[in-house]
Amino acid sequence: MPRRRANDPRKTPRQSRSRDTYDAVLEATARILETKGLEAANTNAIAERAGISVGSLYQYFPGKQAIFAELIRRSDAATAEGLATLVAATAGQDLATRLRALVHAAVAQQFARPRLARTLEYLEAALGADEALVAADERIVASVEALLRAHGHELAGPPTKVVARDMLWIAKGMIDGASFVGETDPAQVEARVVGALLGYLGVRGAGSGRAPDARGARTVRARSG
Amino acid sequence: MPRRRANDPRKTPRQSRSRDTYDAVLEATARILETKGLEAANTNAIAERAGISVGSLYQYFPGKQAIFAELIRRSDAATAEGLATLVAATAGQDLATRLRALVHAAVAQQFARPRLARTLEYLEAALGADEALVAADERIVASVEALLRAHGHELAGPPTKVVARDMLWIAKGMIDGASFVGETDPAQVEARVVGALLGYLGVRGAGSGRAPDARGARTVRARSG
Amino acid sequence: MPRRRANDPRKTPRQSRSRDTYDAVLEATARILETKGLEAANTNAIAERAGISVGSLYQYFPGKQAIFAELIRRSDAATAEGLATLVAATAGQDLATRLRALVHAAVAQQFARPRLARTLEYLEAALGADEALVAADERIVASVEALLRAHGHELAGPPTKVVARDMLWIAKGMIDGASFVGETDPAQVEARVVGALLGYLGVRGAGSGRAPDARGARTVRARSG
Amino acid sequence: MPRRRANDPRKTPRQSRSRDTYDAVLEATARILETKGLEAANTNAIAERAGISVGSLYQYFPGKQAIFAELIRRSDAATAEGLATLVAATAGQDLATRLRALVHAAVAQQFARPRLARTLEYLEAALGADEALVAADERIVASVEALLRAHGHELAGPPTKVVARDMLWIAKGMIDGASFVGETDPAQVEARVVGALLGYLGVRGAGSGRAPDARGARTVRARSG
DNA sequence: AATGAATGAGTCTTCATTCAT
DNA sequence: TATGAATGAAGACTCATTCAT
Repeated sequence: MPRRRANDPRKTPRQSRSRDTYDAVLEATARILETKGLEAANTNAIAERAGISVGSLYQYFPGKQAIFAELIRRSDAATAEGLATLVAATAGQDLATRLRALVHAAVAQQFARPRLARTLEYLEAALGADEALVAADERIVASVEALLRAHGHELAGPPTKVVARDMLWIAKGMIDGASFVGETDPAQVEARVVGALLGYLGVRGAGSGRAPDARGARTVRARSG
Repeated sequence: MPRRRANDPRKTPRQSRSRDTYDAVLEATARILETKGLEAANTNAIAERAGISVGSLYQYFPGKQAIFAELIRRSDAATAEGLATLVAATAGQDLATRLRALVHAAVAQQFARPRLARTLEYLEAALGADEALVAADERIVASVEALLRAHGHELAGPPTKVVARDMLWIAKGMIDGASFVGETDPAQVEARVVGALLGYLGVRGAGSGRAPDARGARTVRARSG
Repeated sequence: MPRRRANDPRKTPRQSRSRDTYDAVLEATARILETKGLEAANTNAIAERAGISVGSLYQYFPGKQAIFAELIRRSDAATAEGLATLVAATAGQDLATRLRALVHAAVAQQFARPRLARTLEYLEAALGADEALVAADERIVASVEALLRAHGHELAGPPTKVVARDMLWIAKGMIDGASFVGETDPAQVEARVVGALLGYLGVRGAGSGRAPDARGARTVRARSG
Repeated sequence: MPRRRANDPRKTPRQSRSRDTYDAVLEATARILETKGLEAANTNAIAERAGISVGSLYQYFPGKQAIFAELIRRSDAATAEGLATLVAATAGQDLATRLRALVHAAVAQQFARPRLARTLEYLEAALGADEALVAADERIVASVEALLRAHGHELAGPPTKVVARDMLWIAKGMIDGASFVGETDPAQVEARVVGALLGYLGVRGAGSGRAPDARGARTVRARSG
C-alpha cells in the first residue's frame, strides 16, 4: 500500500557515523524479515534490533515503507552489479560456462537468505515500481541480453529481451522452488538450472565436457506419446 | 496477529445455506486480495464484502489466517484436480501436446487473477505448510510425474519427482514473470513456456508439426564462446 | 491542522444506545477542555472519561478533529437556536429589554464554562470553516438582524448585517473579557454589555425606565478634549 | 507538553550577538504561528527558521512554552508602550480624536498579523497569567483610564478601570471579529469601533465634524419596541 | 445462528528535550 | 558556545476478536 510520503530515504548520510546507523537499520530489517517475516518487521522491532531508538530510525527514513523500498533497491542494484561484473569477467568463455557462473551466484544468494529474498519479492510487487527499481531491472535484463548477443542469439526466435527475461524468470522460479522445498545441495540446483536454460535456448550442454545427465540435464526417450 | 489456533475451518458446513456463506467469505477475500491487496484484507472488509457480519465470519473460520489458508488449500486443490483431469484427458497424445494443454490451463488461471495468485503464493510461504497443502502439492507433482513416466522419462537423469518439480517451477516462474511484466498475449507466453519445458527435458518440439522458432523455441548458433 | 479525513461524524447514531455513547464522547471532551485544556484532550483521555474504549470512539468519529468539530457545531447550533427563540419570544417588547434577554443568555453560557467557550473559539478558527458552522453563523447573525429591523434600524448607517455582526463581537468581547478577568457578578456584566450595545446603536437606554448609570451605562462630560 | 519549569527566558542576553539570536527565535516563532499555526510551531521548525540549531535554542529558552510566553510578553509590552505613547502624544485633543488614534493603531496591528494575534491570545489564556503579563495589562488599562479621567469620566458610572477594560474588550472583540470575517478595509472597521466606544461612553461622536452615520455610527429610530 | 458494538493491544509516527562532540 | 544526532514518552488510529443481544 503506497503511503503518501515518498519512499526515498530522508537524508543520504555522508558521515560514516550516520552511514553506519543507516546501514544498521537496513541490516536489522533484513534480519527480521529473514527470521520472523514481514509481520514482525515493525518499526519498534527494527529500531531495537538496530540498536537505536525509533526516533533515530525516523531521522533516516520517512517511514517503514521507505526502509523496505531501500532494501529492495539495494538488493536489485547488487544483483544488477553482480550480473554485469560476471558477464564481463567471463567474456570469451563458452555460453554454458558463463551461464553456470551466473546461476552459481544467483543460487548462492537465494540460499543465503531465502525468506528475505521471497519477502522482498512480494514487497516489490506490493509497493509498486520505482525509478531506481526499474533502472536496476533494465540493467539486469541488459546483462543477459548482452550475453545472448555475444553468442549469436539475435538471429532467431522472440526478441532477445524477451528471451533474457524468460531466462531470468526460469532461474528465479527454479531456485526459489528448490529453496522452498528445502533442497540442500546448491550444486544440484545449479546444474539443473543451467540445463534448463540451455534447453530453453535449444543448446544441449555439449560443450561442457561432461555427460549431460551427470547432474542436471536429462533426456526423454521419444516413445509412444 | 497470528494466533496459535490451527488454520482449519471451524466446521465443514454441510447445509447448503452454510456452504453458501462459507463460500461467500472465501470469494470476498479473494476479490479483495485481487483488487486491493493483502493490507486491505481485514476481517471487517471481508465480512462486509461477503454480505455478512463479522460475528458470522467467526462462526465459520477460527480467524483470519484460516480464511487465507482455506483459500490456498482450495486453489491448490483445484490446481491438483485440474492437472490430474487434464493428464487423464490427454492420455495417448504426444508429450508436447499434453504439456501445451497443461500450460494453457496454468496461464489462463494466472492471467485471470494475477495479483491474487501472487499474494496466495506469498501467504503460502509465510503461513507455512499444512497437511492439506502438502497433499495437494503431492498430487500436483504426481500428475506431472505420471506424465513423464508415460513418456519414458524414468530412464535417465535426476529422479522423476525432481524433474516434475522443476518443470512446475519453471512454468510458474515464467508465467508469473510474464504477468508481472504486463504481457498481454497468453498464447505467446504459453508457447514459450512449452518450449522451455521441452527444452529442459531435452526434447526439441519436433513433433509439434510447426517451426520451433515460430513463437517460442529458439536456437543459439554455436560460436566462439 | 486539518486532517485528511473529513470532520463529519462517522455514523449518525439513531439507536438510543449509540446516541448515548456518541453524546458521552462529546460531553467527555467538553469536560476535559473545560478542566484541563486542549493539550489534555487526547483520544485516550476522552475515551476513558467517556467510559468507553478508544476503539468505540473511532466507531463514531473518524478522528479527534471531528469530535472538536462536532462540539463546535453543536455549540453554534445551540446558540443560533437559543437566539432565534429568544428573539421570537420577546417580540413586541422594547429593544433594550430584548437585548437584555439575549445578553443575559449569552453571559450565562459563557460563565458556565468559560474555558470551554474560549477553546472552542480558538479551534473554530484553527480548524477552518465548515458548512454547518457557516450556516449556524448565518442564523445567529440573521436573528440579530431581524431584531434590528424590527426596531427600524435599516434606515441608516452601515448594512444591518454588519451592525449585527459588530454587536455580536462587542458582546462576545466584553463577556469573554469579563470572565477572563475573573468577574463574578453576571448581572453587572450583563448591564454593561447592554449599555454598550445600545450605545453602539446610538440609543441611550432611556426607555428602560431607570437611570442609565445605575449599573452599566455612563456619561462622559464633554470637557476640554 | 508543558513542563513544570518557569516560562522565563533562561538568560537575559546583553551581548548584541546573543540578543540577535534571541530575537531571531522569537521572530521565527511569530512567523510560523502566523503562517502555519500553533501545531506547526515545534522547536525544530523554530530553530530551523531562526537559522540556528535546536541546541542553541535551548540555550536561550528553557522550553517551548517560554518562547511563547516571551512572545506574549513582548506583544503586550509593545501594546502597553504604544498606547501610553499615543495617549501622551494626543494630549489636548478631543476624546473622539484620541480614541481614533488608539483604535487606528490597534486595527493596524491586528490586520498586520491576524492569525498571530489570535493564537497569542489563545496561548495567553492557556498558559495562565504571569507577573510581566499582568504588569503590561495594568499599564494598558492605566493608559485608557488616564484618557478617560482626562475627559472627566471619573464622575459617574462604574469604576473607571472597569470602563477602561470594557473599552479594550469591545475594541478587541470588534477588531478580531472583523479580521476573522475577512473584512479588508481597516478604515471602515476603525470608524465603527470608535463609534462603538463613544456610544458606550454615552458620547455621540458630535465633535468629529462629520456625519456620525457616514461610516460607523448609526441611529435607531425609537419605534414601538 | 446472526448481529455489530465494543474492546484494547499493538502499530506508526512526532517532537520536546538532552548531551556528546 | 554551538551543533544536531539521539532519545523515548506520548499520542492517533487500526483491526482481530469477543460477546451481549
